[in-house]
Amino acid sequence: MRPTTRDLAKAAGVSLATVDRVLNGRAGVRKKTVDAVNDAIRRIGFERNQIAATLARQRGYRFGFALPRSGGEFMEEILDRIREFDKAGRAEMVEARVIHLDDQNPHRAARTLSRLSAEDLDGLAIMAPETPQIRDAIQRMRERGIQTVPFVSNQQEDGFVGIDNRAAGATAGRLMGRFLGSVQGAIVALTETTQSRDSLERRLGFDSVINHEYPGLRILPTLETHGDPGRTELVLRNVLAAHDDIVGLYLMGAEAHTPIDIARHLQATENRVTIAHERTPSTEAALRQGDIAAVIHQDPGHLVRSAVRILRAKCENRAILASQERIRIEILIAENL
Amino acid sequence: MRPTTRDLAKAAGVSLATVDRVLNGRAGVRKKTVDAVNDAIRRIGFERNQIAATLARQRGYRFGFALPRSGGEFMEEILDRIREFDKAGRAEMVEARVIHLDDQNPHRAARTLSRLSAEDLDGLAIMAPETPQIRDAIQRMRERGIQTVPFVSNQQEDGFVGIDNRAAGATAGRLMGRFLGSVQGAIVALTETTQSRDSLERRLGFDSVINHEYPGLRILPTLETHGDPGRTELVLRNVLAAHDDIVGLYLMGAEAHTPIDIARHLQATENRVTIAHERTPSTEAALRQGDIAAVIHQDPGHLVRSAVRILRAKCENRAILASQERIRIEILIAENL
DNA sequence: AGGATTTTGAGGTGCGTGCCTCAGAAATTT
DNA sequence: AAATTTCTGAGGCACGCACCTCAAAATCCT
Repeated sequence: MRPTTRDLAKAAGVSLATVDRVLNGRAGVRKKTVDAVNDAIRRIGFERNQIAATLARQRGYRFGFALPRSGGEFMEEILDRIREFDKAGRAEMVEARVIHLDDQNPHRAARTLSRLSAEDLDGLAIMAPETPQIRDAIQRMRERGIQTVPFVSNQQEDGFVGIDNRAAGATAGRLMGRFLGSVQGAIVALTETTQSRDSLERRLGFDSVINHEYPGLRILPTLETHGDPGRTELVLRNVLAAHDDIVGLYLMGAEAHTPIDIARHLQATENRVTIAHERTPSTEAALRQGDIAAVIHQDPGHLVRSAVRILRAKCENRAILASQERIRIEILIAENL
Repeated sequence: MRPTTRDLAKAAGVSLATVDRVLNGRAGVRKKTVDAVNDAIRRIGFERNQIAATLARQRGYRFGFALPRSGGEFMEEILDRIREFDKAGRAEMVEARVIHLDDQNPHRAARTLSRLSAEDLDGLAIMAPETPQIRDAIQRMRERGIQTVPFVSNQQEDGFVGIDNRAAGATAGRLMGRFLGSVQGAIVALTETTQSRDSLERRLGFDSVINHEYPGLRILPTLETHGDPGRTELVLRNVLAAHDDIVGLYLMGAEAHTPIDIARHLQATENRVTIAHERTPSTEAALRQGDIAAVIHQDPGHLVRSAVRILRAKCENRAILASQERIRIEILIAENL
């Protein structure tokens, strides 16, 4: 039988009340006594029964995902997974909800965050740009006792939930190189905005592989769509007209829907190797039809569950299983969808 | 607040005792009453609080993994994940242990299974060949009230935990074709034994892609190693001597360690495309060194956790999140390790 | 209708922990 | 030494459910 708090109290030579005070970090216990309890914990191998603990706490866990209001297909996938998790989690007394942040106005986003209280939230996974206001708001949330973890969009902290975008870019680069084989020519790189750290890092990784290992390939300057179909069509038309040796397309942004549609319409993918990011209905269909060769993906379900596990571990002051929380850079082709 | 059994009793117009009888499938309740309770469950949206239930049950969950005693590096990975899970699961009152099966003697394996009692096991994930004895033993286990799920090695049931090996073979085939580009020639396919369903299916998938879409490539008859280094070296030497146009190697078995070592020693991988299965220390090192081009992988941690989730859902008579339980066919290259 | 049988209700206990109160003990200060 | 202040112990209630007992009610059979 596993040792209980009762056993622990006996082993430490203190009462249940004191054990409770130490375990839950309440004030008013002499250091000597705290040490004695911690000693006993190690000695008898006590481990708090989380099942009983959550039941007794009355209140399970309530986690939030702070996400930009506007999102494309990939964001929809994430939202679906959050809802799915919330539904399945109710039996285990964990809830997950979405908190929309204004992605145009960091100031308002920060205010939204600062309104969150520890009363109705135990932890928050945050996808937001790194402005000073937001950084401050997050810091204050922490001080209020809300656990946080950066989500998908890179905040370069450790404990970040998401893929290493540099490695993802390198993966795309390697596939591009191998798929092209001995073919030589130019590669178009397209993204929504070069301002985002994600795009930057992907491009860095992509470049490092292509430039070092495939001297017959050269990557053109990154084109920006700003999420606008008109502009996407314009820049694609221009680049196709300007270069007659384009052999590959690298769609770096998270929202490949529009670029794929337009590229197909312009017949830009024919006889070229196209690689995109994130599995969505659009990229999946394009893979099946052979319009694109591969998709670099991060599993949204895994992202969501991982974020929750990390937040929960923080709440319970536990360690996490690092191996389980490393988000894989997945390579998808038509055959392993 | 979520409805409790008390609310359910009131809504159904019965007592707590009857609610308990219905919820836990105990005998001695009229069909009419059972229906009334189930009706009320749907009406008020009752959902059993699993936290409280497991606590009250006293005994958490005890799951087992029935695995062959002899295993290579990939099996070691799985064992590590099981141990890891067991350690982390204790706080949630779930245990996981390994039950070794004699893989040479199905009769003894069946006996091992038949000795397991529902007293000390709630569910079992089984990796075993499909012999009549074992099939019977599994059937009897089920009748004794132990939940089961086929594990990794294909038992072609639904609810099977593992990848679709035909698709995995097709994935390998597509990568082989794309990586070779316009290169033409012969491909060596190597496995431990062609008797295993896994190998068969992988070969089928591999063939279907290569034969239909890469007419310049031809796949040689599958070579068998029987797990023996000497034999591996022999068949590899022979095939290399017999054909001067070998451009690719497909290592279909789960144990790529020996084949990779020997292929490297024979310089068989140089200027050829090699694809193997399962990430292990060996295949990982070979990827980094460029000896092999890609690894088709299934995540052992995911396999273990998925098996446990499925078994648990069966124990609790719940539905599972299918999306979460589909084991992905992962493609690994040096850049996304 | 009567007895035998099946079905239901009322109530209790316990799981391991969180959280609360209050009195008494121990350490510290005056 | 007395008066504070700081720690500690004993105890109880609660969480939502499983599991148990025993008697009462409903249904069945002859």
